[in-house]
Amino acid sequence: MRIGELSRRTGVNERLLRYYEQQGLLRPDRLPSGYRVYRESDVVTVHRIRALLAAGLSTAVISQVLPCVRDDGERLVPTCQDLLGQLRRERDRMTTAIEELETSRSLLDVVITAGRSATD
DNA sequence: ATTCTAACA
DNA sequence: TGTTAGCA
Repeated sequence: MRIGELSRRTGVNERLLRYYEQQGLLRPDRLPSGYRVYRESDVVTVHRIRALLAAGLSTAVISQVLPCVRDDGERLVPTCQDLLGQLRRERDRMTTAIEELETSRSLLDVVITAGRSATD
């Protein structure tokens, strides 16, 4: 199928589908015309990409994760050696980001509180 | 009619 | 990301 059909079947617009390819998430074949040709499995792949993106992973990480997951019907199961370690590192990165945001929020609360007592 | 690349009020 | 231009 070409990009138009994949777009319709996944709900992801063509612009984004081309972007995913640039990020190494999709590798469609090309017709002599230059048109991208996607395989049936790409419909599933696009949905996986959406799921992984929603999980907060970067496209760089996803490009490594995609070829290393098996679909047991409902969940994505890691199949490669180092993948699990990589995912744990990503989780740690998220934890750090959350902690930094919490710090920023506390700092902001101080400002907000000061502003309230000054203007009220 | 569709897709492609490149680029920008 | 949208959108448009100019092709094939």
